[in-house]
Amino acid sequence: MSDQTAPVSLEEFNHRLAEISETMPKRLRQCAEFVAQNTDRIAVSTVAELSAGAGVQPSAFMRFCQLMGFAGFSDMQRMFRETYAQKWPDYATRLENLRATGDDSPSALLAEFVEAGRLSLENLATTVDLETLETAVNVLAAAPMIHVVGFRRAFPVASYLSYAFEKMDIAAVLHDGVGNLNPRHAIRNGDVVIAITFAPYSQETIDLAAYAHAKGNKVIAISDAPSGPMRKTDALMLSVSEVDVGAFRALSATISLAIALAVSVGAKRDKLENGK
Amino acid sequence: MSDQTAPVSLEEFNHRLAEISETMPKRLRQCAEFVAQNTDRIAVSTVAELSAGAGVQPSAFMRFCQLMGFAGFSDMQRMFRETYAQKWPDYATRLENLRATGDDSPSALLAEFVEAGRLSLENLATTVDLETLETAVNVLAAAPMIHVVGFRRAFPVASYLSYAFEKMDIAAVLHDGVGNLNPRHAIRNGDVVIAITFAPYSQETIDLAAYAHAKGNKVIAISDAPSGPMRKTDALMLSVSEVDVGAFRALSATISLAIALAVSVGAKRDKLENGK
DNA sequence: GCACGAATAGAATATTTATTCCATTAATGT
DNA sequence: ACATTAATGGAATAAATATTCTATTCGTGC
Repeated sequence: MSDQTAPVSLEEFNHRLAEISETMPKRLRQCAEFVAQNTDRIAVSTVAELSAGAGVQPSAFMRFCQLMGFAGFSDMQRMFRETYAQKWPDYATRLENLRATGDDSPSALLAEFVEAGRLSLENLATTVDLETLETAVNVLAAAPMIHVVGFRRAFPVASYLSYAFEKMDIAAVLHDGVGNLNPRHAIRNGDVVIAITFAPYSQETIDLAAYAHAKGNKVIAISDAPSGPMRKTDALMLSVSEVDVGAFRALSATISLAIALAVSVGAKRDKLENGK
Repeated sequence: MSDQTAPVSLEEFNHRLAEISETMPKRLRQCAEFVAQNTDRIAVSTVAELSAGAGVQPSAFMRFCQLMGFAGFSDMQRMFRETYAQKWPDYATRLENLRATGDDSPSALLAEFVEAGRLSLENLATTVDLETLETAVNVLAAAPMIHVVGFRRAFPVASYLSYAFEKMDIAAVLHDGVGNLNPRHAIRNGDVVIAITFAPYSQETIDLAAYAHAKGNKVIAISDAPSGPMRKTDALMLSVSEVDVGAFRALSATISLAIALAVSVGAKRDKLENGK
């Protein structure tokens, strides 16, 4: 059997995994991928659980372990159990450790952003206007084309929305301002605009929303306060408040809202099509 | 049998342990003491190992588990394994239920994304490699120019990083692929590349990273598994695993890591300048 | 010192979990 | 298209591990 010396550390393990996963047959590669993504579970799971997670038979997982250079699963698991102790502390403890390392050290900052993100998410869950969200989904599901606009801080959200729509084969355009071409005339009857902007609100976004509104198109706004300048465009307003860390925000809540919106639209469209 | 409700969290467990260990007979107290000191080993050890560690017979350890309110050792171990694994297995079944009941209402989906985001953030806090993060910050703080690249799902992260750098007056270029211009020759000596990519890894990102590496530039990778294709570029690897909701991810953890990285670099630069 | 109940050790058993084996299927080269 | 080899799935087997049971020991009150 391939008794290359078995990896004895996580680094060696990962290295070897990367090295050979290229040349593995299908099922074995499934194992490799699942393991790469769930390395932490190896220490506490059974072959049955892991192989199920990877979508293969236990025997396939077994062969994977051997290809990695171990005698079998137990042998591989032993390695992970030995290095387990360090990763053990739970979230609360770990966060404290991160914070304790000094004020503007990277880890302290990360801790802040993680905590801010969690708070923002909790806040989102309790404050979001479900009725508006539902309406927005219906409107978007019926739209022949969706236009997404958002600049500066809102741009990542806009681009992720566009990515999600594309992945679900939904017609959507990202108005990204490249070359200042401003293709506003691409907005046709019935199209819907998703405008994303936060204080200080960027003029281009407001302008596009206003333009669409004037033409009689529906506008959905994602913003940080229900009373922003989007008010005038009569938009369906989805407001999200993010917790700041200094001058920056982590966008966790906004992106979560956006992706939930997109996936809901996809689900709704499926339903409409199958219903016909 | 003593069927007090079994502890379901670490806090409850510790509480109960403190409560009853006073009144235990000798051997059982040995168990209690050993467990208090080695709580982290419970998830990855056998009764035989633990009882040997405590200096008692397996059957004694068994009785200890029952006194703690569990049905047996396996039952107790399950609790520890679950809290360690971040309840991710739990989460997978929950998603299946969601799909089974056909509940893809916007509010249910949003709730899922919020929950997934929270889990991802917690996971980030407990798994991030602080040493690598610190090194990455130092490398970036010293770079004359930072190149950021990331496509498709990684693009929102890349663009947010660029936004943050710009806001802090740090020289950075976003390689966004507009017009397929591919300005790889803008990478000069000493410049650093931040490459962001997730499975399925996009070739353009890998290529740019490889190009930079070949030229002798340092590469920092943000990816979803420590073994991806970036391994070959000798990159400083920051790996983040996000919890999926169906085929989508909320990016909460990745964006949080990215922004923490950017702000840390900004802080470090300030310090360097003022130090002069 | 004796009787009684609680506590314990150790072996016996039940259960779970890993591992191997082989028939079947897919891939590869001729 | 055929032969040959590699890969796979699933059931059978082996090993490890948890759990229970019982005889024995230990401690306590009388």
